[in-house]
Parts: sequence; C-alpha cells; structure tokens
Amino acid sequence: MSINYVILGYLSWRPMTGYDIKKIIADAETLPWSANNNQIYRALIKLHQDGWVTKTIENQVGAPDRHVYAVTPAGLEALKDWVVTTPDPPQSKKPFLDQLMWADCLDAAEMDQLLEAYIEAVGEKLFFLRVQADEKPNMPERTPRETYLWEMIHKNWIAHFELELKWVRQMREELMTMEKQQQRELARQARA
Amino acid sequence: MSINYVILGYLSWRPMTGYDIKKIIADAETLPWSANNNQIYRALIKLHQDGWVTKTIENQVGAPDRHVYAVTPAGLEALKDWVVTTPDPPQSKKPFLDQLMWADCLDAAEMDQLLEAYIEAVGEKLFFLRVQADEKPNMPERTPRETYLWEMIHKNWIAHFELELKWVRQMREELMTMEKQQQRELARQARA
DNA sequence: TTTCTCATGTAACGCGTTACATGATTAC
DNA sequence: GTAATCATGTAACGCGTTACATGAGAAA
Repeated sequence: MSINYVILGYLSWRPMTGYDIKKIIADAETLPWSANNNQIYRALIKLHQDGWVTKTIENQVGAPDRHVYAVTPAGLEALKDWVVTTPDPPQSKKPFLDQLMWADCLDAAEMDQLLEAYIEAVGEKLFFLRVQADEKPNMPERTPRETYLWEMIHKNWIAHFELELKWVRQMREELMTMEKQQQRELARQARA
Repeated sequence: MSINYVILGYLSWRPMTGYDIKKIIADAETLPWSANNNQIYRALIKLHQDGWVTKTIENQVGAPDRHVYAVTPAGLEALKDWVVTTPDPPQSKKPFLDQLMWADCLDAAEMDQLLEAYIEAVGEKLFFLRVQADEKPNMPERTPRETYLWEMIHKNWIAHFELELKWVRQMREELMTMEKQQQRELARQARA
C-alpha cells in the first residue's frame, strides 16, 4: 500500500485536494497507479483517521467544496519511518516474456512480427518517459539533493526501457542469423 | 490473466497435475506469481471448461487421486492466438523509487544505509536468478530456437537486476561526492 | 449543444495473496 | 514424534481497476 505514502509525500510538499493528487498521479509516467478515485479518496480518509493529515473544507461558489489536506508533524514522522524501511526488490510483470516462452510454434516471420510489436510498445513508453523527463514540475524550493534524486528516478525508468529495447533488438538479429543459417543448411541437404 | 496461458503452455509440454504446475511456478524465479492453489486449481477448471485441456483422473493407493490435464488441439490453437497478441510493455513496481522520492529528509548516513539495503535486496534476487539460470530444467525435446528463447528470457531478468545494481551504486557514489563537496564548502564558510 | 474542468464519492468486479482444511505415506 | 511429500480444494481479504453518479460553470 505504498500509494498511501506516496500521497502523503505529495502532501508534504503543499496542502492539496484529492483532485490535485489525482491529476499528479495520472500525469506521472513513473508512478504505477492509474489514479482512480476509489483509491485516492479512501487513502485520504485513512490518512486523516490516522492523524497524519488535517482536513480543511473550503467553500466555493459555482463549484464543489474543496477538501484540502495538509500533512501533520505525525504525518511527516510516519513518512520518514516508511522511507527508511528496508526496500523490496523491484517486481516486474513482463507478459511479453510469458508469450515468448511458448513462441516456438511461430514461424520466422510471425516471430519477427511479434518482436517488432514489442519494440514498438516499449519505444512508445520510452518516448513518453523522455518527454516527461524534460518537463519541469511546478514544485517549490527543492534542495539540490532532492532534484538529483528525482532525476535519478527518471533515469532509472528510462534506462530500464532502453535496456529492454536493446535486449529485444539483439534477439531479433540473432534469430534472423539463426534462421538464415538453417536455410543454408537445408539447401545444402537438398543438394546432397 | 496470462497465468492461465502460462499454465496452458506448460501443459503443452506434457500432461500434468495442478500439483506439478504449482511446483514449477513456485520454483521459477522469473515468473511473477506465488503459485497459490486458489489461482492454479481455478485456472485448470477454467481451461477444462473451455475445452483447452482434457482431464483424466488417476487413482492411487495411499495418496490422493491425480487429476492429470493434457492440452487439446483447441488448446494449442488458443495458446498460439495468445502468443501472437500485441505485447504490452513491462509494468514494474519499484517501491524503492517511491521511497526515494521523499528521502531528502534523511541525513547522509541514513541515505547511505537505505541505498545499501537496496543493493542487498537486489543482489540477493540476482543471486537466485543466476543460480536458476545454471540449472537445466528437465524438459523434453527442445528445439535450438526454444532453448535460445528461454536463455534470452533468463538473460533479460538478470540484465534487469544488474542494471538496477549499477544504477544504485552510481547514485551512492555521486551522493557521497556531493556530500563531501558540501562539507568542504561549509568548512570554507566557517573559516571566512 | 456538447464537451471540458472542477470536485467529491460509490459499486462491482478481477486478480492475487495468505491461511485454512483434509489425509495418507515416508523420511529424519 | 515431527516434518515433509503427495494432492486437492476453499475462505477471507487486500489492492487495483473501470464504470457509475452528481452537478455547476466555462469553453468549443
């Protein structure tokens, strides 16, 4: 449930509404959540119950009330406690690799098409990551170290997808070579 | 729900029971599922209902009956149909990166400890991956291409975790350098 | 006139997890 | 005697998703 802490983290920057949080998470290419209301509004209720955030209702005219949440000292403490917990290794789902496991039933052309499709999917994701890496979020007063950390996070994701591209391209070439070699061998056997 | 297809894939190698499948998935370092009964036995029921596998009950003495599932021609077709679906890009959860986002509240020592802990977690995972890459699964009659594909899948995971290690080690060094530089600057200011 | 933005929330459902339940045999 | 192996299955729960619900004002 690290989403709760991620929300708490954003609130540690400045007080915000669920709606604000939702937009941030929806736009963040490097956050693995889809920013659905159910999670966010529930999370805010939970954070409030735990005393980690305060809730202020701002009345508006011609628009719904804003429920503005701000982090409390207890919340900051809880955030730090979570930050220093021993980290888990990354957990990736790569359904493409599952597909590859049983891809030997494909002929050379079908296999090549499959790899090509993966290259495209990964390339697209990489494109959006790069676009976002260049954008500057409107976040206030960041220390050089924090700026550095956020850059490294972005670099991590980009490197991850670049590696994936490199890997699949290498595989594509090697499969091509294997296929050609086999063709030559078959031709030789036919002559004999 | 690619788990259903992964199970179908294993059954395409040889007929198996849920128990067999469970052991395979539990041992496979590169499969992202925990091999719980609930998923596996339900999946087998579903595959059977869809006519993708047949079910044969083998009575045993002194042990529970074995429900042996074998793939049907329709199952093989469904497997291939799934294999050629346009692949999704990988989806990774890296809670450590979420922690890093708010890690600027840590002092240099705490930060270094956190990075060290991540290095250990990733290193351990990498160790197990490497062990398994050396093991030869007792799977029958594999074409050179299928062998190659499985090796590439393993390499993908290993490269992924190696990259993660490299990334965090670089960050550790750079943070160390930044810290020293800041110390020197503070000392200079103190003299002035 | 339709769509977008602001803003909050709920309902239904799918996937995945741990833990529970049974019960004989074999190994330490 | 305790634990592991063989073998099947269920219950309860958590996290995450999409879709639904409301309702005003502003922009296209």
